[in-house]
Amino acid sequence: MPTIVDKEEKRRNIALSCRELLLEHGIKDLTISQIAQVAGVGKGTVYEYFSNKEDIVFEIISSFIMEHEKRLFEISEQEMSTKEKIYQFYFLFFDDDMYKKQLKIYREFIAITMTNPSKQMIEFSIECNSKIIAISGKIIADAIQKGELVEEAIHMVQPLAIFYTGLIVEEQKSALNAKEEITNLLDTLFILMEKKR
Amino acid sequence: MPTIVDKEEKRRNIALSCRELLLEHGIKDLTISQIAQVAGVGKGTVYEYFSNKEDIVFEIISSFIMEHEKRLFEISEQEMSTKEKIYQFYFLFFDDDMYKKQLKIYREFIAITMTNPSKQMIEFSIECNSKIIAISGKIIADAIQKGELVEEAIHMVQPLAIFYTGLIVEEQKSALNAKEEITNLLDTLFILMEKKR
Amino acid sequence: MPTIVDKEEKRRNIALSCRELLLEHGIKDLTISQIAQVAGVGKGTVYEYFSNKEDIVFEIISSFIMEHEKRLFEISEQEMSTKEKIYQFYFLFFDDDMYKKQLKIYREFIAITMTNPSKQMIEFSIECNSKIIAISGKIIADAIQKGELVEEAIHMVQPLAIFYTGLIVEEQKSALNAKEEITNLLDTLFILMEKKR
Amino acid sequence: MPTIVDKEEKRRNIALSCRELLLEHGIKDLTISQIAQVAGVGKGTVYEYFSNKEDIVFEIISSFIMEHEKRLFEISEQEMSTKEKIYQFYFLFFDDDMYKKQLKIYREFIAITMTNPSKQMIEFSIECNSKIIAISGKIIADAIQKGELVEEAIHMVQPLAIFYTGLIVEEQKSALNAKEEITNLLDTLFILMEKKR
DNA sequence: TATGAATGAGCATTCATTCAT
DNA sequence: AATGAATGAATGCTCATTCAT
Repeated sequence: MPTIVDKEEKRRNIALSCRELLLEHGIKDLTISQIAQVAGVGKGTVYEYFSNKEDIVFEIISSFIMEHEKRLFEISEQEMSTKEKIYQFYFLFFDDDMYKKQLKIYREFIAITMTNPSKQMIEFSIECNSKIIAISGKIIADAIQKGELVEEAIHMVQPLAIFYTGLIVEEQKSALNAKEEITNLLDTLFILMEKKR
Repeated sequence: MPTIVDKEEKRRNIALSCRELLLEHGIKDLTISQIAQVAGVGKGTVYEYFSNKEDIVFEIISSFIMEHEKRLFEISEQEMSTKEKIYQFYFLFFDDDMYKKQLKIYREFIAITMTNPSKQMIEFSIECNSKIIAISGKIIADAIQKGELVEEAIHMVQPLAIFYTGLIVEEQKSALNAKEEITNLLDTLFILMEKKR
Repeated sequence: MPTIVDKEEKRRNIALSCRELLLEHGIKDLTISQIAQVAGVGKGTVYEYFSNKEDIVFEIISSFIMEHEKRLFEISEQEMSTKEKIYQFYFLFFDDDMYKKQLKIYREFIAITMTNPSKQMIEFSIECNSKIIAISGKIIADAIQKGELVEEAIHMVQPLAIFYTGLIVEEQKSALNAKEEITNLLDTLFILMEKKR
Repeated sequence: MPTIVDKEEKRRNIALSCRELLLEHGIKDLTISQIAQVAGVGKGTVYEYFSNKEDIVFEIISSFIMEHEKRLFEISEQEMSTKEKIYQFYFLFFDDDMYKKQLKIYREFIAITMTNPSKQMIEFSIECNSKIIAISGKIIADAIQKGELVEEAIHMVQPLAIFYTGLIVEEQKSALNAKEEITNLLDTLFILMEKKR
């Protein structure tokens, strides 16, 4: 009786075993050969579980995003002021050194999506964004309900997400400091958006 | 004695003759051979006036940026309400079909800068941004002085530029409509920033 | 499971199939395309077995050297007078028309090593020399032991090898005849080195 | 009345002004543009005085050789033992740090001659050698006449020149020390060649 | 006599993907 | 199910030399 392997699990295992590899080499310099070697399988086998290189890179980045999302959610659930939550929310990617490498990969992913926009990539990218928007939207909506922010604040959720993308892109140029920019924007917005009582 | 050519002018001419070529092929698929052919010179001649492929691509994109900047400046000088100016300012790149192709090239340029951040590229990129910020900053500053906007509005100039970058990146995904996003953001900001009298 | 090939053997086969090609074109004008075509494989395949062009050229030259070395060794083992052996030993490369082409390639190799001295090349070059020295050293040592040559003769082994290199370089200028020069040197040395009884 | 320039003199001046340039860059990386610039003339002008790049490089190397030759001649004329003279003669190129750079250029010249043996180059190369042989021949001949060396010694002059070329080639590999090799060879030869009285 | 603008040939190398076994 | 051997397209850049002025 042949060993029945759980396709889904093996797929995940291969991807997981290559997280560090991706962080080290970046997307472009990651080769299928390396992946196969680190995962301890043949190159052909990789293609049994992933349709192409993009596919496996997605899987790995996806695992980063999921982690990130989880942390973001935790922030949104913590006991702290709305203001505090929002600052922490947007700081997360830039504050924690641990995420610096992941951000670098994510930035590379954005760049690739910009020049080779496969349907697959775009969908994945949209999905990532939606999650960010959902969580930050929740925080803002709560604040509005509590009467801490004016109702118009809800319209800032999507712009903030777009700003966030812009920040990821521009931050690399070192002409600006991400955390300062976030602070500047949020400080200003709070002055404008806080409900006068 | 040989004819002395105006190096600066010939450089510009070669670049100008390749604008369409760049718009058609994009940065990556533009070859030096094509450039030389279209410019009507030898490949070696191209390298007399440009140090490498990047250099000539910069020059062409630069000519796009300068035009764009000029249009932006014209908008800032027009006789119209501050609000109108700002909307037109941010619409420009997305409103006019003529700029769609240029935007595509600029997006590709951003993507390349993200993955191969040569000093040259980054500086060029920062310079482009500065110009946008300078002009939009002027519009906002005027509005504040006229008492149309609250003083905090000036802190929104840089965030708006970053938002703009984000918009250029995200717009391509077709999950959002750039003009709608701009409208949404500006509408909301104006409600928040307009001085109550 | 795919066919497992003997990497070492295939490597040798590719190199062997290109011996004539190298002799015809020389190192500089040998292209990877030609190699792949003559070897009957794709260009990429060549790079599966060799890390770069240098690598394959080494392999081929190495095969020439090994042959040469073998012949030299045979000479050293033959039944003939020490004098005869030594003359034949140094004549070999210049005497046999068959080796003319190989010498030309080897000369080109030396020239390349002189201007682009990669560690790899230098080591290979040193190794080649060592072999020559080992064999000729053996012949001389035997002659000394038999009392045919004075003891000082052993110190001539290394100088003779250096002289040999010089001869390979100078011979090409056609201002001198390699065999005559060898005869001249050896004749003189034998007069000086032969043990007076 | 137009300025009559001494063609020969201007030619020499251009060459002389580029000695340092050649020592710094080496033959291959020396460009006509650099030469023209350093000499303070136009590129076309360089070709008025030299037929090609080889030609000017010859001229410069020639000036090095002439200097070297002069030093060698001085050694041959000095008041010292024949033995001493010969050691100094062969040491000169390797002993003096000042000549290290020149030797490097000369080595490069040899390498180029080996792969692109233009008639011009070969002739020049032969000429260089002749000079060395003439001077060393003189020293040896004198010694023979004085009865210091056996008559056969005269046959070692040409071999020594070839050995010298070999040494220049091999020395670079750093597998041997030029001065040690010279000492070894000369020591041995003197034992063999000195006239027993 | 002096000049400098114009030229153009030529080649190594990588790696995702396939498919025969 | 697993594998790994084979593949091949595609492009920037240099610099000696010429010759019109």
